[in-house]
Amino acid sequence: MNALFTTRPLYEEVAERLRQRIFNRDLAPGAWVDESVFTAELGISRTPLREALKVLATEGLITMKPRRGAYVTEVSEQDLRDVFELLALLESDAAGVVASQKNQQVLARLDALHQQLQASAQDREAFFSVNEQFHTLLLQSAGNRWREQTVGDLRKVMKLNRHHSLFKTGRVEESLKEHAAIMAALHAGNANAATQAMRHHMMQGLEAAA
Amino acid sequence: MNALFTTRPLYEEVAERLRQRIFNRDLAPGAWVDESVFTAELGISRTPLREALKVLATEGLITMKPRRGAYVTEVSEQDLRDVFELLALLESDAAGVVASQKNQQVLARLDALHQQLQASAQDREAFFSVNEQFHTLLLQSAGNRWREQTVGDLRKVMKLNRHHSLFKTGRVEESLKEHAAIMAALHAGNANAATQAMRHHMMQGLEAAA
DNA sequence: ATTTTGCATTTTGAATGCAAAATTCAAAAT
DNA sequence: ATTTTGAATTTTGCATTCAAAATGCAAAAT
Repeated sequence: MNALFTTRPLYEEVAERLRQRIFNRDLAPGAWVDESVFTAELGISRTPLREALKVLATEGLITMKPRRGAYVTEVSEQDLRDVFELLALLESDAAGVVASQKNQQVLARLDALHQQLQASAQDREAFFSVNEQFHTLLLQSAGNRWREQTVGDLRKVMKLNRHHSLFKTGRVEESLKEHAAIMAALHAGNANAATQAMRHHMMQGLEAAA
Repeated sequence: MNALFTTRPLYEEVAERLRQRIFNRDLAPGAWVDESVFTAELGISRTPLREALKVLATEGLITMKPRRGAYVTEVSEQDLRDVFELLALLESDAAGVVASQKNQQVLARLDALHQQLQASAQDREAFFSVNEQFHTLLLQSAGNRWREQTVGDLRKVMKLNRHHSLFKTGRVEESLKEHAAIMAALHAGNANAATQAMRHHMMQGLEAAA
């Protein structure tokens, strides 16, 4: 039944599948994770499932109530704003770091993605994807694996309510301009400008507070 | 053996004890966590221990090698600097937030701790403790539970290498002055000044890069 | 009719057992 | 002497089993 070269531990596989189902809203926030249902569904025993649940709990995706079971974390709009605030802080700072580095190879790769972004202005899917690649590459280039880990975890929490009315839509044009401003600051090696440009970019994507 | 009303799940208890042993260097970085040894020592079975290990792994304290077992994470000096950089960023920003709030109750409590800090300038232990309380209260006052969680996790990683080679010592006088500057900015409601003062304070505590 | 009490069922928490993979160590071959 | 191979041991990964706690429901008492 299993793949022959199952290089990954089973609990990681299970954790990943649970993440997917949570992000797809197949498991809605507040939903109870019935152990017996999932073990039957995945054809595994409870042990790896419970290990996976504990991993997801420390990631913030699952809330465990002692003797009551595991529930998909419910995040309030305030939670989302709080998380986004941290993401903006961390990514803005990362932009400043990359600007200081003045690494031409990195800048070239960011330029390439920036151009791809412009090219895919019509295709919403592609735009989203390339945009994410851009942010990810910038983050990686800042060279702080702890920041990458932190941002990764926070993004997972954001994903819990992606379809929420927290983000503006249809601002492709503005977004491209903001990206251009970021690239300009990076090329100029101006850390402060890059930080500000990224902060501005991220904050623009957010709807005004309720 | 166990307390009669053991309200906490066992794996949490185990996780906490492992954290203590790691922070006490009883378990040195790189050390292998022999499951059978610990289950025997704690008088428990492998299941809760393994669950605890997975929690610690996502916290960054334990590194799990598939089919090889669990090891206490080894952090390089660069890792520590990276983590500290994030802590400085997050706590500085928190100071800015608190300054904007202009919450007199919070400021009064911070003032009280600041005075306690001055009073315990001779007692190294007390100074350390009060200083930590100050930073913790400031963080809580910023009112972003995700930041608290993140800072908490990062601080755990910092604790992995308590050998103070990274930090300057015997700068109680300077530290007090910096704290005073932070308080002044907070009282002035000047977010930018508070952020800068906190950043300066934290960076001063760090030795120059190798 | 409503509340309370006790039993049955469900579900979580922990322990044990079993199989597969990795390490170790010794013996044999080059 | 060095390397290689293979069996024995150790250790991890997962499944199963057992125990304890919580929930739900029904019956009895007020």
